[in-house]
Amino acid sequence: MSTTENTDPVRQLRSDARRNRQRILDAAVEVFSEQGVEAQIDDVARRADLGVGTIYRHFPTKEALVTELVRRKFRQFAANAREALTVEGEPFEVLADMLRADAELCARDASLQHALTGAGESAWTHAQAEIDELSGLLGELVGRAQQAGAMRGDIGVDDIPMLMCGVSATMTHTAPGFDWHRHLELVIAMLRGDGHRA
Amino acid sequence: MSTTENTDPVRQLRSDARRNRQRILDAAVEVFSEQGVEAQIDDVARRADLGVGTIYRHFPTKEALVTELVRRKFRQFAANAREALTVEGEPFEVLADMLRADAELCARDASLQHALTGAGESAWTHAQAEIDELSGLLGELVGRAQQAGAMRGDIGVDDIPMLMCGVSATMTHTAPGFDWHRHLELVIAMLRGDGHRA
Amino acid sequence: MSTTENTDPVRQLRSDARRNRQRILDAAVEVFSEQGVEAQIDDVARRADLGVGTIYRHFPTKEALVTELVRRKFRQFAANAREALTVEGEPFEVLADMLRADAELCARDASLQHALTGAGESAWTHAQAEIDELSGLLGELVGRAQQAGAMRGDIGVDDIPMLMCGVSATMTHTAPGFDWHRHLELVIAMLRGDGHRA
Amino acid sequence: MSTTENTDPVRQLRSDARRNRQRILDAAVEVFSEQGVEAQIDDVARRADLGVGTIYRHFPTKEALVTELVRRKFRQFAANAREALTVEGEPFEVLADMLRADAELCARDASLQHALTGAGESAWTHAQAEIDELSGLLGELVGRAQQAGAMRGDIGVDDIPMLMCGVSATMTHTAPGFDWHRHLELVIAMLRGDGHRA
DNA sequence: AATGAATGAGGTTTCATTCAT
DNA sequence: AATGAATGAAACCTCATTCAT
Repeated sequence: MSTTENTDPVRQLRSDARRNRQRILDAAVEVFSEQGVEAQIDDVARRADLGVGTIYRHFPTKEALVTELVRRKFRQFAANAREALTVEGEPFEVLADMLRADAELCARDASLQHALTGAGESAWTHAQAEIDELSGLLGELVGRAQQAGAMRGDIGVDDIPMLMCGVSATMTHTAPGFDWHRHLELVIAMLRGDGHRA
Repeated sequence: MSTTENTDPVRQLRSDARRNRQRILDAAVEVFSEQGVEAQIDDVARRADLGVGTIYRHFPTKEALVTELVRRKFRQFAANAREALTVEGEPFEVLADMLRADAELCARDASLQHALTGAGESAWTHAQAEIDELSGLLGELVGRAQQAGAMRGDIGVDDIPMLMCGVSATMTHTAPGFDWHRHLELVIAMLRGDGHRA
Repeated sequence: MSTTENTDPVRQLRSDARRNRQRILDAAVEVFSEQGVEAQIDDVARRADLGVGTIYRHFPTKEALVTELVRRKFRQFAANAREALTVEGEPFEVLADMLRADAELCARDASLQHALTGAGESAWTHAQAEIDELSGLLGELVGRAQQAGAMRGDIGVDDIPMLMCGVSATMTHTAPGFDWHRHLELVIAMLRGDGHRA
Repeated sequence: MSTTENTDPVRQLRSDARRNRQRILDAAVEVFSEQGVEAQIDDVARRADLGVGTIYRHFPTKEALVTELVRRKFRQFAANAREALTVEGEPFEVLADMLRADAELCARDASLQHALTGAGESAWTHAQAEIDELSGLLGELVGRAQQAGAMRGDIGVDDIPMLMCGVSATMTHTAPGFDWHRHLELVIAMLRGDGHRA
């Protein structure tokens, strides 16, 4: 049909269907943020100003909808990472700034984050492709920082998501004294390995 | 009647009731660990080999049961802290060992941890008394370590639960490369402030 | 055993048991008045400051307890009637005053009346003996009034409970304009047959 | 869209929904008549050959369903009254015939009447609009009868429901000698004021 | 393609009654 | 005889999903 072969199923949707898909996703973000994943599909439909049936046409299952939200989040992380790769500057600071951006992204709707955390395991396993994509980009960024000698050499790529997962846990628990900015800076300092003795 | 007046309401229960209360709690731990907090009260009852009604006699609400579980966890942390206070040794290592013990405790039933994390906010706010108790003990331990010059001076008491909350988030997410032992040791090293530049 | 053969089972109870029985009945009146017959046996027990088991020792069933309350009410009506039979005076006025006394009795705890009305049919059928007793006394009073020519001759004994049942229905419905005093006086005037044309 | 704008929410339902609403109401009448208001919603659903969920879609609460039944009854009374207003004839007899029709209506399912009587107070307070409507019509009928000199002048509009409430109480109590036809005729005679002395 | 009414398994909680202490 | 803990069959209501319109 077109010169650029269209394999992305979303692109193939009729324009109104594509618009509806977007409305559903946006509504889902709002509703799950406000009420957690326990929110009903009917509420999402009402917010999107669509019938439930329409939601089920786009997402066969409530879980599929939640999964898509998780995927979107990882795609945003990946976008952040891709952008960081284009930034000129001291490699570790570029990485650190990206982590700050990621954290902001989570914090912007910490309640969605909280909601997604509470989603079934499977929502996460189905986002594997997006996670792998992110991993690759992260590897590149970490590599650059370590080669520049600005970052602890014993930190692996997987450590980053693990530590960030911890930071994000801080956001979703409203306990006195919890401050994710502080948590994040402690983590960044640790990554930098301030005076870390090999 | 006795010299030590018994004000603890649990102690005042008839012996059979006290035993059943324990069975309910134990069964709840098992069932929630296996199925998450979404598990049904009926399942807890079946596991405890008791009627549902008995559960509702002891805990007026499903949430009340979950809350009690949260409380118990904090009481265990407090017990760990109290024990640490009696240990002779280098203060920071004492603290670090206690954190390791706490983490082990969480890991032993990470799935319960996961379940409790997903519990309604209120389960946590109702455990305030237990949390405060823990805070006090933690303050003492941190103070000793810092006075001994073995720990970063800019770490506050509240940072400990915040960071441990992150470690525990690592346990409940089964992502590739996630390893809570590693996360914990990174945190401990950071607390020690290995060569931290003031 | 004793000179006066004791056939009444209540009389044969040990004095403390008899006191408990009374406390249960009193508590039941209070609780059912406040909450309707839907009130729980546990509430009655709590009010009586007794265990549920004790209630079940005296009344095999919740319904049996309610039935006893109905019986008591009829016994009180019978007492009113018996007293009326001893009063000197214009026979119809004596009857009318008794009806006023009966109505007062119901009104004093209209809410109990309401509660009992909502009780299962059987509570009433089991009070047959008391109802019959009342009927006999009522017959005598009506007879006297009619022989004195002061009351409509075509009114039968059964009409009295039927009409009073209507008056009492007025008490238990709190509708605007409902006034049982008025209802009762309309009924009494009708019974007198003010200028009723044969 | 049409000249007569349709504001009645029931009319706006899809045709199948409207039919189901009717089936629910009909089934509820049957089931509550047979078993009292204690009957389960599941039974109503089974009788209507619908899922429970459908009932809850139409009536958010069991009480809401019962309330609607009460409302319907008052609307039927109002319909009777409206019809009576069109009848040519001696005004008091027109009123009396309407009362007879009302009573028949109650008697046709006295058990429903009984059931509704036992419903929570709120079912009645929520029918206020319907009650007011009825009151207005009743006022007109009573006015006509009194102006014609065929009815006691000291009877107020509110007396009618009060007395009829009494008649209906007769229906729902199956006591020997209770006969609502007789109760009603006694009431009608009283209203006519057969030779009542001012 | 869109709608939203219908479905019904399943969840939490209540409460009359029994029974071990 | 008294107690109150335990029981478990319901009762009410929810909500992911299907399907007729």
